[in-house]
Amino acid sequence: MTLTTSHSSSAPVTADTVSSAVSQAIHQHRLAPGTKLGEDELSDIYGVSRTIVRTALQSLAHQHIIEIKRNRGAFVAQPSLTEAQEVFEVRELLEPRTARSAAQKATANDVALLQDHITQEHTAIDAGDRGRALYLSGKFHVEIARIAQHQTIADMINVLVARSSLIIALYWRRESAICESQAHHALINAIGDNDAARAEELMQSHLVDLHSALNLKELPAVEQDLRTMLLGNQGR
Amino acid sequence: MTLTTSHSSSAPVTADTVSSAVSQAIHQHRLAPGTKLGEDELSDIYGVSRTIVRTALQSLAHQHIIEIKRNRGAFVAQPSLTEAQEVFEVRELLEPRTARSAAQKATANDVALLQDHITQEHTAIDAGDRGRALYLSGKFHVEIARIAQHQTIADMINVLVARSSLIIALYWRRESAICESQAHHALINAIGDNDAARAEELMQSHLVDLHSALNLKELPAVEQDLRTMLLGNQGR
DNA sequence: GCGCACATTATTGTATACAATGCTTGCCCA
DNA sequence: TGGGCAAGCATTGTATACAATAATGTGCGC
Repeated sequence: MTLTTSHSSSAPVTADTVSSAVSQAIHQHRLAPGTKLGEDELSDIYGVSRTIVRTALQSLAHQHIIEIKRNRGAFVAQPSLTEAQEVFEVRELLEPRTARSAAQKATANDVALLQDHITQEHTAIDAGDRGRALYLSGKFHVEIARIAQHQTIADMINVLVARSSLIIALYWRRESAICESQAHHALINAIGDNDAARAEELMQSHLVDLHSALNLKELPAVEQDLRTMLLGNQGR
Repeated sequence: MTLTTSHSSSAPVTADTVSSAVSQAIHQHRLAPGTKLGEDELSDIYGVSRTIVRTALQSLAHQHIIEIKRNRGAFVAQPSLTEAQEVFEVRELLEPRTARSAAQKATANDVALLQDHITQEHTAIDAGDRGRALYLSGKFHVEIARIAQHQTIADMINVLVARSSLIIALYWRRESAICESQAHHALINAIGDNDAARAEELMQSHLVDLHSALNLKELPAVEQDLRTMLLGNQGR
């Protein structure tokens, strides 16, 4: 729920600084869907004028991570059921082929980077930092697109992953366990072996798994609002 | 090359107004890749402050339609060879399936709308308004995504189509004829018949056709710059 | 005449002031 | 007591003023 200023360094605070800080906070579930992002509040936190903050917010709105309601302000997005379905459908269209391509192009160095990624993920889990683990597991997918050397898809997946994080915040089923790192591990192996077909298939089933771990049957908007109101940004 | 203010109506000019006006001008090849978009210039044209113009430009930059160089200004984007390849690869991943879905869901009314689209396209061609014809043929693809009732994909295709327009401006081969409307006509028929498999296949080959009508072998950035400089926005 | 340094100018980046909108609160009246 | 209306307040939208940067032009020295 807090927006840490994190690194103190003397680098000038740009719109991108603010934008990625907020994005990361949302991604890590430190900001719940529906939370109001006041402009004055943000400019205080980051020590810049509202001009910069507004630029950052517009950028996030373009990624569907927040929603800007005219004369009302910016709020962390609350993806609808339909939108949630759509996001995963698009991911299922883009990512398997991308994983295939990554498997074809991956170098030993790339694989090492992915391994490192998983390691960090485990570290975060052990430290009980569930938010950071979620963030890293998302970045894993972006990293694969980078290995596939496809900037356009990488950008798209970056956004889709962030949106997925919001979807998970809203629709994740309590019952379903987090068996993610297994799937990621299998993917690394396939990519390391340059086994394109297997990588594609694994990514496909991984996404289907994720998709089915969501409760996308109902949970109307009203109830969402009520819940966030009652639990005050940190429930769930 | 000119940015017409078009409709005079008394509606207030918002960032979206400016954004879509510029977007449409680019889409119609009235603004060539590389053209500088000065902030003062635009605020004069549309009678709003630079604040609004900047918001509009940021929006266009997010869509990769223009490029904002820090302290230098905004320029109509010049997609690289790699980017051009990537854009069409993504379209080939997204659009065939979307066409399939559209064929499954299309109503008689939808088909009529598509027909109307084609008619307008022909009218534009007959009137010699090549720019408008290009614009309409792009919107045709967006319309199919709308029929498929997939907002997320529709948004993506909208952007990809605009980027494609820039790619066409830079890489279109003089030799290749414009046999587009035939492909679109065939697609309408498949969709009207609710023939999902055929629609998917037709869209696939249509995109491959488009892709192969581009000269994506070479044509280095330097030459592009020089050319636009020397020919002043209307060559090619 | 050529090239480099410096002054000038034009344009973008940022902050702030003001306007407009919507929300809240408290009052009035039924 | 409860609903509705109005005034005040908080917040966002827009315009403008100022600062910083890059582009341009000028003059000097070689």
